[in-house]
Amino acid sequence: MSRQMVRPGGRSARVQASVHAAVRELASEVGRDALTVPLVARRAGVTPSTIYRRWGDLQELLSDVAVERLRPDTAPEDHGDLASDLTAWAEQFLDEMASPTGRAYVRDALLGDPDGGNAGQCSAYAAEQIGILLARATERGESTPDVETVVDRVVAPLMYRILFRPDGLDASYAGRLVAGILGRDGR
Amino acid sequence: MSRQMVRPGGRSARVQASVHAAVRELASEVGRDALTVPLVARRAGVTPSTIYRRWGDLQELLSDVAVERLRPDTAPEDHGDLASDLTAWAEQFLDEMASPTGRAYVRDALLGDPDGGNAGQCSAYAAEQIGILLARATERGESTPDVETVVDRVVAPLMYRILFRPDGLDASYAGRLVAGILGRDGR
DNA sequence: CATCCTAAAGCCAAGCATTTGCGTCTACGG
DNA sequence: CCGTAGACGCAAATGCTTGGCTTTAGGATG
Repeated sequence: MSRQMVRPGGRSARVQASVHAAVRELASEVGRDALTVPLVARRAGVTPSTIYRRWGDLQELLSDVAVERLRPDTAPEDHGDLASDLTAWAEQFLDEMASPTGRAYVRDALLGDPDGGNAGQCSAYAAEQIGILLARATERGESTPDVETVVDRVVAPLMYRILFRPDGLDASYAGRLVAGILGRDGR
Repeated sequence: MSRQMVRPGGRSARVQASVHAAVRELASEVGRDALTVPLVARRAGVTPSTIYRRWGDLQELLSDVAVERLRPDTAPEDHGDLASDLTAWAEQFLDEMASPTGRAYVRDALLGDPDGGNAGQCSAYAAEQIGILLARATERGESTPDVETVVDRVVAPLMYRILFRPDGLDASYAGRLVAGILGRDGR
């Protein structure tokens, strides 16, 4: 799990917020690769040892920030039927994740993550969004595959190619994956 | 691409070999997390600045070593038909990659890989092995899906779950993925 | 409301890792 | 066999990381 299970108010919370903010600001000012713990600490108005103690190292801190930025801020749009919903969602997912900055976030999230909690969180975000789409479809009376199937057939191929083969990805690929799962059956 | 496109003989090659060997030895002696550049350099009989200049940092070096160890050393076994071949291959793949050390290698390969060349190499290894299985099946007269389909439907889900949801993976999951792709059609 | 208790932050210094400039050497090409 | 460019060793300077100890802020208790 993220280390951020601290007391929800008070100084700890302020420190965390200011450190996270410092990371985001500096990342856009000097570039992600130029970040260092002392640099972030200075901007956040905190001593480096505070960061080392709470996060362990720069990678774990970046991982936490990345997960935060990968959290969907809004429920997926409703397009009236499952095929359109899923296609639109997959295209947007690909769009966000395949961009250089998106890939950097995904990599950061995976990277500084000894116990796998942050990566699991990312996966849970996607599963949650898909769950919403499927629930909507069920309410409409459409027959739907289950979440795990959509993860295997849509999310996993997208993420695999984003991570391992960043070339030659476009929106039509996302569309084909969705068509493949809805075309014949739900399996 | 890997930085190892150096002059194929002579001192450069010797340095690379001895550094790679030092990483492997030390990783098994003191553990992967205890590796540092100076430590590796001493064991390799090289100065740290040589490693920094050639590889940039520890992560890129580990990435190179990881890719090397992820290269399949042998063609997949022949079980007589495509279903058995693919199932056996997928189970072995899962077994190797889902182990703690396998996951560490995959993560290292992805991690210290600015240009994506090393990750692409890993993916190419898997595709190559699958290509062999499919070519065999075609020779036997079986009808086969194409490599990209197998990557999407078998490799990607396995890798996605290894990276993002390390829990609850077992050999039967690999089997189900293969069954899903061969069951009805090749799509 | 005053007081205590504890987790978290600050501070400082020692220990390493990383970077960099410069001189030297070794492999490859003529 | 010689010239040259790339790669390595060396060492100094810089900056990151860690551990011990002290201080502070927040929550809990009476």
